[in-house]
Amino acid sequence: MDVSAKPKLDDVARVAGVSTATVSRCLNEPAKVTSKTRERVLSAVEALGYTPNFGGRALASRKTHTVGAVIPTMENAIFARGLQAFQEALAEAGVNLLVASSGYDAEREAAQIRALVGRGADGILLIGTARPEKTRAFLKRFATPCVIAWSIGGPGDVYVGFDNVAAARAIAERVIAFGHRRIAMISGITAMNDRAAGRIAGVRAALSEAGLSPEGLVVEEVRYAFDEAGVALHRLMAAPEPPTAIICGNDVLGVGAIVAARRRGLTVPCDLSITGFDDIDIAALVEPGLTTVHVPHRRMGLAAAKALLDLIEGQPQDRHVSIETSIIERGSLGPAPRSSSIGR
Amino acid sequence: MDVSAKPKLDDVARVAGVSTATVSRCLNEPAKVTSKTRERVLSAVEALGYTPNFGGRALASRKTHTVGAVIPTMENAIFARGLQAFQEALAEAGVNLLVASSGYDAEREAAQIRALVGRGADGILLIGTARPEKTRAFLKRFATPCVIAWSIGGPGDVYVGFDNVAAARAIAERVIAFGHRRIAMISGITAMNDRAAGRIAGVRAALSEAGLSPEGLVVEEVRYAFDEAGVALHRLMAAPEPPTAIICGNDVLGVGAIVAARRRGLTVPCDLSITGFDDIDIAALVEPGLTTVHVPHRRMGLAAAKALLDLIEGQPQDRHVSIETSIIERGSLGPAPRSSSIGR
DNA sequence: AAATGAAATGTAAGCGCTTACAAAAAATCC
DNA sequence: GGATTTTTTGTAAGCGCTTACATTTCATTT
Repeated sequence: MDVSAKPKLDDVARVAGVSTATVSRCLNEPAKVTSKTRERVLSAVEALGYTPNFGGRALASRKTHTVGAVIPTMENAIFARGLQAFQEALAEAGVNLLVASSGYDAEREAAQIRALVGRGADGILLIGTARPEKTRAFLKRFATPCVIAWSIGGPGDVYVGFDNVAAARAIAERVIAFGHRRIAMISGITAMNDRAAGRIAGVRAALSEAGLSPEGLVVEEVRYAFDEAGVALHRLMAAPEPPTAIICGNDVLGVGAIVAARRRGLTVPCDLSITGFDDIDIAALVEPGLTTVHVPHRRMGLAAAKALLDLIEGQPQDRHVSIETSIIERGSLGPAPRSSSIGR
Repeated sequence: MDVSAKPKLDDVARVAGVSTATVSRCLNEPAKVTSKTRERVLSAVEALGYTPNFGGRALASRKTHTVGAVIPTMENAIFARGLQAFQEALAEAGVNLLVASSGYDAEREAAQIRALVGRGADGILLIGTARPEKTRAFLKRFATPCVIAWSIGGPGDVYVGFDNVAAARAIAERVIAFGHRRIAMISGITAMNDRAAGRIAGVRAALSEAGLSPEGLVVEEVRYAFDEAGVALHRLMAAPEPPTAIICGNDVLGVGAIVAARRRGLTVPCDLSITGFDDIDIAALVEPGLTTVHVPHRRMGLAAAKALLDLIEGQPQDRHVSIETSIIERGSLGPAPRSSSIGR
């Protein structure tokens, strides 16, 4: 026997002295096989170091026990915690996870979805709702089970998310309550990102409600990166009437802004208040701690996994899961300074 | 035509009025097909929304255009940058990446490797060298192309890594040069982690070389998490003769230690010096900046991808790539305090 | 002990694709 | 123009596995 060749089902069958069907059953539905033959087969499997070939199995059974997730980016920790929980819950159910990233690009997202479907993903996790009709149509056409996370989806969608508008509005209200009137935003890029857009809308809504002009809100759109936040902060503070509070679209931007403010000689929150969104690890590590919106990413990831698995099984379920967020006060948000001459 | 069913190669062939072989060639080796028929085929593909079935393809071609990576953890950023680069380089070559995590557990690593091989991964990336003989044997037996990263492997291995011992020794020498004599370490858990073990060995070597007792080095082994570093720091500083410098096994521990020190009322580096390892994002964000070993993760990831792809193609290549590290001074390492009464 | 039914096992037909080989068509040469 | 080479396309045999169905085995009943 050629030891270097991968053993196949046939080989196992021959060694165990049974048919291929029996070996297959032994591996997939052990109950349908006598304990005696099962033993023989399993020891043959062990002896040969047999590992079933995924392609063959997928082809024959039309099941891959694999789901895919297309996330915008792996570059920072935004999606890490939620995805980790998602993966853990899937693993529990014996399902594998394939992760792909789109770079916030609609074409790439579509391509990745196609690839995942081609790989036979039994279901797919997508982030947010912003995608072209074409992509939606593709998903619908092949009836691919699909769960949307991180956002509240439409009535036709299955989603496990949170209300970005309401959460942003809540933290903006908090900022306003601290007496801030000149408020600016450092946001993620809103193209193909409904979360970023929703958070801006939420802040505008809070301003409007407080009798402040929502159009007056200066928004810097940048990539989610520490240094980009710094550049944006410098631009904002160079204005003739710089803001006294900056609401950041997420914690990467928030932490970047805090660091940049400090390097600019500003004291947070005395001179300038800064808030974030997500409550990832580093929000608690910077000095001062970042006041932010806590998103229970793990809970969301677990719920998303459950929803997707149920959907694949065709079981009845909650098609709409809304996750509550909360505000964590850490110190980067404080009262508006009396004099507003800073930065002039 | 049933629109809900996934179109197959046959369907495309029928619509385009050619044979299945032509369609297949069109997709895989477009050069071998007239531009005229290629056009016809591609428009049929487009019209049907055809996506090749991965299982079928893998089965027939015995190639999956997929490689796997088993990394110890996805929970923190340690492997993120390198893996991202690895993935990008693979994508360039049209190869997909499957990521699995082992949680620093030998059994889980072995299981993940088997799963990846079963899925037909054309090759595998592993982190470090610490694994049982059984796992090695499995890899060797099925001649799975395999590259080791993050460490210097054995002569029989193909690796793209750096010398953890030398790098740790270098930064320890730097610490000693600053006058520190009471030095402690907060290390990752060394079981199944040759990088962590190597870094301790490097520090011991530097101590020894400087005429200090390597056995005297107090090492706290903890998981790579911010708060674990804090707990370890408190334990270290509670000793009758607390260290004046703490060398941390990586930046997660280093940053955690800086934050914990600050919360303990210690000024870094005046009261206590702290160093890290890796040079990830947050090392530059904490106050003071973390003095650390810079590891060119991206370069390592790219080189690892190249090595693995070459290995899969069977091309001659560098089997041993050694990546140079350097020390980045940021401020968390300073001269040893004159009086050493701190913490007593 | 023969008849009956249930449980265990075997047989063989694909799953959707690639690819060696054969056949046909087009391009080149004398 | 026919012979030869080159390029393009088609035919058909698997790749390794699952599973419907057929067959065998074995326990149970009469």
